[in-house]
Amino acid sequence: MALTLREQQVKLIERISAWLEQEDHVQPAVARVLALLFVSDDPELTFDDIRETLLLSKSATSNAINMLLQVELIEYHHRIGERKRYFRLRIFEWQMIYKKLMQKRLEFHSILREVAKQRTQKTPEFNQKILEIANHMDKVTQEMIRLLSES
Amino acid sequence: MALTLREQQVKLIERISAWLEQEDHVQPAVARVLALLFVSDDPELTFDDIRETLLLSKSATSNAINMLLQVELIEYHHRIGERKRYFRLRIFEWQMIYKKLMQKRLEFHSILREVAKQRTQKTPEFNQKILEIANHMDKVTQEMIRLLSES
DNA sequence: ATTTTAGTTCTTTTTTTGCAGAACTAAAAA
DNA sequence: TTTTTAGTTCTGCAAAAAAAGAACTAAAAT
Repeated sequence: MALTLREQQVKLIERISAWLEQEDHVQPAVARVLALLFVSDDPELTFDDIRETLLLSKSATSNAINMLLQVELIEYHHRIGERKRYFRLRIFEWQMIYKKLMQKRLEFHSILREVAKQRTQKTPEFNQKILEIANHMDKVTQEMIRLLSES
Repeated sequence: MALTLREQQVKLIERISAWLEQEDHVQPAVARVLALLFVSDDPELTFDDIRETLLLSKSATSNAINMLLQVELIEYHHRIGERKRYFRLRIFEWQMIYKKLMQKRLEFHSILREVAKQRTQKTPEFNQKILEIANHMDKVTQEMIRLLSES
Protein backbone atom coordinates (compact mmCIF):
# COMPACT_ATOMS: atom_id res chain seq x y z
CA MET A 1 0.00 0.00 0.00
CA ALA A 2 1.06 3.53 -0.80
CA LEU A 3 2.57 5.68 1.89
CA THR A 4 0.46 8.60 2.99
CA LEU A 5 2.40 11.79 2.68
CA ARG A 6 1.78 14.91 4.67
CA GLU A 7 1.23 18.12 2.75
CA GLN A 8 4.65 19.45 3.69
CA GLN A 9 6.26 16.26 2.41
CA VAL A 10 4.54 16.66 -0.93
CA LYS A 11 5.72 20.26 -1.12
CA LEU A 12 9.28 19.29 -0.33
CA ILE A 13 9.22 16.59 -2.99
CA GLU A 14 8.14 19.26 -5.45
CA ARG A 15 10.90 21.62 -4.39
CA ILE A 16 13.62 19.00 -4.48
CA SER A 17 12.59 17.54 -7.80
CA ALA A 18 12.10 20.97 -9.36
CA TRP A 19 15.66 21.85 -8.39
CA LEU A 20 17.04 18.57 -9.68
CA GLU A 21 15.16 18.90 -12.96
CA GLN A 22 16.15 22.50 -13.58
CA GLU A 23 19.71 22.57 -12.33
CA ASP A 24 20.89 19.03 -12.86
CA HIS A 25 18.54 18.08 -15.71
CA VAL A 26 17.46 14.96 -13.90
CA GLN A 27 14.38 13.49 -15.50
CA PRO A 28 11.10 14.03 -13.59
CA ALA A 29 10.41 10.51 -12.35
CA VAL A 30 14.02 10.02 -11.26
CA ALA A 31 13.99 13.33 -9.41
CA ARG A 32 10.79 12.41 -7.60
CA VAL A 33 12.07 9.03 -6.51
CA LEU A 34 15.18 10.63 -5.07
CA ALA A 35 13.11 13.33 -3.39
CA LEU A 36 10.76 10.77 -1.88
CA LEU A 37 13.67 8.97 -0.24
CA PHE A 38 14.65 12.25 1.38
CA VAL A 39 11.28 13.05 2.88
CA SER A 40 9.55 9.74 3.59
CA ASP A 41 9.23 8.91 7.26
CA ASP A 42 10.90 5.59 6.63
CA PRO A 43 14.31 6.09 5.01
CA GLU A 44 14.05 2.70 3.32
CA LEU A 45 11.40 2.02 0.70
CA THR A 46 10.52 -0.86 -1.58
CA PHE A 47 9.86 -0.79 -5.30
CA ASP A 48 6.11 -0.85 -4.70
CA ASP A 49 6.22 1.78 -1.95
CA ILE A 50 7.80 4.10 -4.48
CA ARG A 51 5.58 3.11 -7.37
CA GLU A 52 2.32 3.43 -5.46
CA THR A 53 3.22 6.61 -3.60
CA LEU A 54 4.39 8.45 -6.69
CA LEU A 55 1.72 6.91 -8.95
CA LEU A 56 4.26 5.71 -11.48
CA SER A 57 4.08 2.75 -13.82
CA LYS A 58 6.29 -0.27 -13.15
CA SER A 59 8.48 0.55 -16.13
CA ALA A 60 8.99 4.14 -15.05
CA THR A 61 9.75 3.02 -11.52
CA SER A 62 12.18 0.36 -12.70
CA ASN A 63 13.95 2.82 -14.96
CA ALA A 64 14.21 5.52 -12.34
CA ILE A 65 15.54 3.16 -9.69
CA ASN A 66 18.10 1.65 -12.04
CA MET A 67 19.35 5.05 -13.10
CA LEU A 68 19.78 6.11 -9.49
CA LEU A 69 21.57 2.85 -8.69
CA GLN A 70 23.87 3.34 -11.67
CA VAL A 71 25.00 6.78 -10.63
CA GLU A 72 25.29 5.49 -7.06
CA LEU A 73 22.85 7.96 -5.55
CA ILE A 74 20.90 5.10 -3.98
CA GLU A 75 21.63 1.53 -2.89
CA TYR A 76 19.56 -1.40 -1.68
CA HIS A 77 19.72 -4.32 0.67
CA HIS A 78 17.52 -7.23 1.58
CA ARG A 79 15.93 -7.86 4.93
CA ILE A 80 16.39 -11.42 6.09
CA GLY A 81 13.65 -13.68 4.89
CA GLU A 82 12.36 -11.09 2.43
CA ARG A 83 12.64 -11.10 -1.32
CA LYS A 84 12.12 -7.50 -2.13
CA ARG A 85 14.79 -4.84 -2.07
CA TYR A 86 14.82 -1.90 0.28
CA PHE A 87 16.17 1.24 -1.35
CA ARG A 88 17.83 4.08 0.50
CA LEU A 89 19.87 7.18 -0.18
CA ARG A 90 23.58 7.02 -0.57
CA ILE A 91 24.17 10.74 -0.25
CA PHE A 92 26.36 10.09 2.70
CA GLU A 93 29.17 9.66 0.26
CA TRP A 94 28.38 13.08 -1.18
CA GLN A 95 32.07 13.94 -1.55
CA MET A 96 32.25 11.18 -4.12
CA ILE A 97 29.28 12.69 -5.94
CA TYR A 98 30.87 16.14 -6.01
CA LYS A 99 34.19 14.68 -7.04
CA LYS A 100 32.60 13.06 -10.05
CA LEU A 101 31.20 16.43 -11.11
CA MET A 102 34.65 17.98 -10.83
CA GLN A 103 36.28 15.15 -12.75
CA LYS A 104 33.91 15.88 -15.59
CA ARG A 105 35.10 19.48 -15.66
CA LEU A 106 38.67 18.28 -16.01
CA GLU A 107 37.70 16.51 -19.21
CA PHE A 108 36.51 19.80 -20.63
CA HIS A 109 39.76 21.49 -19.74
CA SER A 110 41.58 18.79 -21.69
CA ILE A 111 39.48 19.52 -24.72
CA LEU A 112 40.36 23.21 -24.35
CA ARG A 113 44.08 22.41 -24.28
CA GLU A 114 43.55 20.40 -27.45
CA VAL A 115 41.83 23.42 -28.98
CA ALA A 116 44.72 25.69 -28.05
CA LYS A 117 47.12 23.27 -29.69
CA GLN A 118 45.16 22.73 -32.88
CA ARG A 119 44.03 26.30 -33.54
CA THR A 120 45.50 28.38 -36.33
CA GLN A 121 48.91 29.79 -35.44
CA LYS A 122 47.80 33.19 -36.67
CA THR A 123 46.19 34.10 -33.33
CA PRO A 124 48.98 33.39 -30.82
CA GLU A 125 47.55 35.63 -28.08
CA PHE A 126 44.12 34.05 -28.29
CA ASN A 127 45.58 30.53 -28.31
CA GLN A 128 47.75 31.38 -25.37
CA LYS A 129 44.77 32.77 -23.49
CA ILE A 130 42.77 29.59 -24.01
CA LEU A 131 45.70 27.52 -22.82
CA GLU A 132 46.20 29.64 -19.73
CA ILE A 133 42.56 29.50 -18.84
CA ALA A 134 42.40 25.74 -19.28
CA ASN A 135 45.41 25.36 -17.02
CA HIS A 136 44.10 27.77 -14.46
CA MET A 137 40.64 26.21 -14.32
CA ASP A 138 42.30 22.86 -14.05
CA LYS A 139 44.45 23.90 -11.12
CA VAL A 140 41.52 25.33 -9.23
CA THR A 141 39.42 22.27 -9.96
CA GLN A 142 42.18 19.97 -8.72
CA GLU A 143 42.34 22.07 -5.59
CA MET A 144 38.60 21.62 -5.12
CA ILE A 145 38.95 17.87 -5.51
CA ARG A 146 41.68 17.93 -2.87
CA LEU A 147 39.39 19.93 -0.62
CA LEU A 148 36.71 17.27 -1.03
CA SER A 149 39.11 14.46 -0.24
CA GLU A 150 39.97 16.10 3.06
CA SER A 151 36.32 16.39 4.07
CA MET B 1 29.88 33.47 -47.07
CA ALA B 2 30.40 30.51 -44.79
CA LEU B 3 33.77 29.92 -43.25
CA THR B 4 35.59 26.87 -44.48
CA LEU B 5 36.52 24.67 -41.58
CA ARG B 6 39.37 22.23 -41.54
CA GLU B 7 38.58 18.65 -40.66
CA GLN B 8 40.19 18.98 -37.26
CA GLN B 9 38.07 22.04 -36.53
CA VAL B 10 34.90 20.12 -37.34
CA LYS B 11 36.03 17.31 -35.07
CA LEU B 12 36.75 19.70 -32.23
CA ILE B 13 33.34 21.32 -32.63
CA GLU B 14 31.82 17.88 -32.29
CA ARG B 15 33.84 17.07 -29.17
CA ILE B 16 33.10 20.38 -27.49
CA SER B 17 29.41 20.37 -28.26
CA ALA B 18 29.04 16.71 -27.31
CA TRP B 19 30.56 17.49 -23.92
CA LEU B 20 28.38 20.54 -23.42
CA GLU B 21 25.25 18.67 -24.41
CA GLN B 22 25.94 15.65 -22.25
CA GLU B 23 27.44 17.21 -19.16
CA ASP B 24 25.86 20.64 -19.06
CA HIS B 25 22.68 19.86 -21.00
CA VAL B 26 23.25 22.74 -23.33
CA GLN B 27 21.03 22.48 -26.37
CA PRO B 28 22.69 21.36 -29.61
CA ALA B 29 22.63 24.58 -31.61
CA VAL B 30 23.80 26.62 -28.62
CA ALA B 31 26.62 24.19 -27.97
CA ARG B 32 27.74 24.33 -31.58
CA VAL B 33 27.77 28.11 -31.71
CA LEU B 34 29.92 28.21 -28.59
CA ALA B 35 32.21 25.53 -29.97
CA LEU B 36 32.59 27.37 -33.27
CA LEU B 37 33.78 30.49 -31.47
CA PHE B 38 36.48 28.39 -29.84
CA VAL B 39 37.86 26.86 -32.98
CA SER B 40 37.29 29.35 -35.80
CA ASP B 41 40.44 31.00 -37.09
CA ASP B 42 38.89 34.38 -36.48
CA PRO B 43 37.83 34.73 -32.83
CA GLU B 44 35.09 37.16 -33.82
CA LEU B 45 32.19 36.07 -36.00
CA THR B 46 29.02 37.66 -37.30
CA PHE B 47 25.49 36.32 -37.17
CA ASP B 48 25.74 35.17 -40.75
CA ASP B 49 29.20 33.64 -40.35
CA ILE B 50 27.71 31.46 -37.65
CA ARG B 51 24.48 30.71 -39.47
CA GLU B 52 26.12 29.76 -42.73
CA THR B 53 28.98 27.81 -41.25
CA LEU B 54 26.77 25.75 -38.97
CA LEU B 55 23.93 25.49 -41.48
CA LEU B 56 21.35 26.78 -39.04
CA SER B 57 18.17 28.70 -39.73
CA LYS B 58 18.02 32.37 -38.79
CA SER B 59 15.66 31.66 -35.92
CA ALA B 60 17.87 28.93 -34.48
CA THR B 61 20.90 31.18 -34.80
CA SER B 62 19.11 34.11 -33.20
CA ASN B 63 17.93 31.96 -30.30
CA ALA B 64 21.30 30.37 -29.71
CA ILE B 65 23.13 33.69 -29.76
CA ASN B 66 20.64 35.33 -27.43
CA MET B 67 20.86 32.47 -24.96
CA LEU B 68 24.64 32.68 -24.92
CA LEU B 69 24.47 36.45 -24.46
CA GLN B 70 22.02 36.05 -21.60
CA VAL B 71 24.22 33.66 -19.64
CA GLU B 72 27.16 35.90 -20.47
CA LEU B 73 29.21 33.26 -22.25
CA ILE B 74 29.59 35.51 -25.28
CA GLU B 75 29.49 39.23 -25.95
CA TYR B 76 29.49 41.41 -29.06
CA HIS B 77 30.74 44.71 -30.33
CA HIS B 78 30.51 46.74 -33.48
CA ARG B 79 33.33 47.60 -35.80
CA ILE B 80 33.32 51.25 -36.79
CA GLY B 81 31.26 51.93 -39.84
CA GLU B 82 29.65 48.46 -39.71
CA ARG B 83 26.13 47.57 -38.76
CA LYS B 84 26.49 43.95 -37.88
CA ARG B 85 27.61 42.62 -34.54
CA TYR B 86 30.79 40.66 -34.01
CA PHE B 87 30.40 37.93 -31.42
CA ARG B 88 33.21 36.52 -29.34
CA LEU B 89 33.77 34.34 -26.31
CA ARG B 90 33.63 35.71 -22.85
CA ILE B 91 35.14 32.70 -21.15
CA PHE B 92 37.86 34.87 -19.84
CA GLU B 93 35.63 35.53 -16.88
CA TRP B 94 35.34 31.78 -16.31
CA GLN B 95 35.59 32.19 -12.52
CA MET B 96 32.27 33.97 -12.68
CA ILE B 97 30.81 31.04 -14.63
CA TYR B 98 32.04 28.51 -12.08
CA LYS B 99 30.85 30.66 -9.21
CA LYS B 100 27.35 30.67 -10.60
CA LEU B 101 27.38 26.89 -10.68
CA MET B 102 28.47 26.77 -7.06
CA GLN B 103 25.84 29.29 -5.99
CA LYS B 104 23.21 26.99 -7.41
CA ARG B 105 24.51 24.16 -5.23
CA LEU B 106 24.04 26.32 -2.15
CA GLU B 107 20.34 26.56 -2.94
CA PHE B 108 20.10 22.80 -2.84
CA HIS B 109 21.81 22.67 0.54
CA SER B 110 19.18 25.06 1.85
CA ILE B 111 16.44 22.76 0.70
CA LEU B 112 18.18 19.90 2.48
CA ARG B 113 18.27 21.87 5.72
CA GLU B 114 14.56 22.46 5.30
CA VAL B 115 14.09 18.72 4.82
CA ALA B 116 16.03 17.96 8.00
CA LYS B 117 13.83 20.38 9.90
CA GLN B 118 10.51 19.19 8.52
CA ARG B 119 11.10 15.42 8.62
CA THR B 120 9.39 13.16 11.13
CA GLN B 121 11.00 13.34 14.57
CA LYS B 122 11.04 9.56 14.71
CA THR B 123 14.32 9.29 12.80
CA PRO B 124 16.60 11.68 14.72
CA GLU B 125 19.87 10.11 13.51
CA PHE B 126 18.81 10.26 9.86
CA ASN B 127 17.61 13.87 10.23
CA GLN B 128 20.82 14.79 11.95
CA LYS B 129 22.84 13.15 9.20
CA ILE B 130 21.04 15.14 6.50
CA LEU B 131 21.62 18.34 8.42
CA GLU B 132 25.30 17.60 8.93
CA ILE B 133 25.78 16.78 5.28
CA ALA B 134 23.99 19.92 4.14
CA ASN B 135 26.18 22.00 6.41
CA HIS B 136 29.34 20.22 5.40
CA MET B 137 28.61 20.46 1.68
CA ASP B 138 27.79 24.09 2.20
CA LYS B 139 31.07 24.84 3.95
CA VAL B 140 33.12 23.14 1.27
CA THR B 141 31.17 24.90 -1.47
CA GLN B 142 31.72 28.28 0.17
CA GLU B 143 35.40 27.45 0.35
CA MET B 144 35.40 26.68 -3.36
CA ILE B 145 33.74 29.98 -4.09
CA ARG B 146 36.42 31.72 -2.05
CA LEU B 147 39.07 29.81 -3.99
CA LEU B 148 37.54 31.08 -7.22
CA SER B 149 37.46 34.65 -6.00
CA GLU B 150 41.18 34.52 -5.34
CA SER B 151 41.95 33.26 -8.83
C1' DA C 1 11.11 57.47 -50.63
C1' DT C 2 12.33 52.73 -51.26
C1' DT C 3 15.56 49.16 -50.71
C1' DT C 4 18.75 46.62 -48.14
C1' DT C 5 20.71 44.93 -43.96
C1' DA C 6 20.58 42.61 -39.74
C1' DG C 7 18.27 40.66 -37.36
C1' DT C 8 13.47 39.12 -34.33
C1' DT C 9 9.15 36.89 -33.75
C1' DC C 10 5.47 33.84 -34.86
C1' DT C 11 3.77 29.51 -36.69
C1' DT C 12 4.56 24.92 -38.18
C1' DT C 13 7.17 20.72 -38.57
C1' DT C 14 10.37 17.41 -36.91
C1' DT C 15 12.71 15.02 -33.40
C1' DT C 16 13.35 13.46 -28.94
C1' DT C 17 11.94 12.30 -24.35
C1' DG C 18 9.37 10.31 -20.81
C1' DC C 19 6.16 7.44 -19.55
C1' DA C 20 2.24 3.86 -19.71
C1' DG C 21 0.77 -0.62 -20.51
C1' DA C 22 1.34 -5.16 -21.69
C1' DA C 23 4.09 -9.08 -22.22
C1' DC C 24 7.70 -11.38 -20.36
C1' DT C 25 11.19 -13.72 -16.88
C1' DA C 26 13.53 -15.86 -13.07
C1' DA C 27 13.44 -17.09 -8.49
C1' DA C 28 10.89 -18.38 -4.58
C1' DA C 29 6.73 -20.04 -2.34
C1' DA C 30 2.88 -22.93 -2.03
C1' DT D 1 4.21 -28.52 -10.42
C1' DT D 2 1.84 -24.23 -10.55
C1' DT D 3 1.40 -19.86 -8.64
C1' DT D 4 3.04 -15.77 -6.83
C1' DT D 5 6.40 -12.25 -6.24
C1' DA D 6 9.41 -8.84 -7.79
C1' DG D 7 10.69 -7.05 -10.95
C1' DT D 8 12.55 -6.22 -16.46
C1' DT D 9 11.93 -5.43 -21.25
C1' DC D 10 9.46 -4.16 -25.39
C1' DT D 11 6.09 -1.45 -28.01
C1' DG D 12 3.68 2.60 -28.73
C1' DC D 13 2.05 7.09 -27.82
C1' DA D 14 1.61 11.94 -26.04
C1' DA D 15 3.93 15.90 -24.79
C1' DA D 16 7.77 18.73 -24.93
C1' DA D 17 11.91 20.44 -27.05
C1' DA D 18 14.49 21.98 -31.03
C1' DA D 19 14.75 23.76 -35.23
C1' DA D 20 12.88 25.39 -39.85
C1' DG D 21 10.60 28.73 -42.53
C1' DA D 22 8.06 32.64 -43.33
C1' DA D 23 6.49 37.00 -42.04
C1' DC D 24 7.75 40.92 -39.85
C1' DT D 25 10.57 45.20 -38.05
C1' DA D 26 13.69 49.02 -37.32
C1' DA D 27 17.58 51.33 -38.70
C1' DA D 28 20.64 52.52 -42.24
C1' DA D 29 21.93 52.98 -47.00
C1' DT D 30 20.75 54.36 -51.58
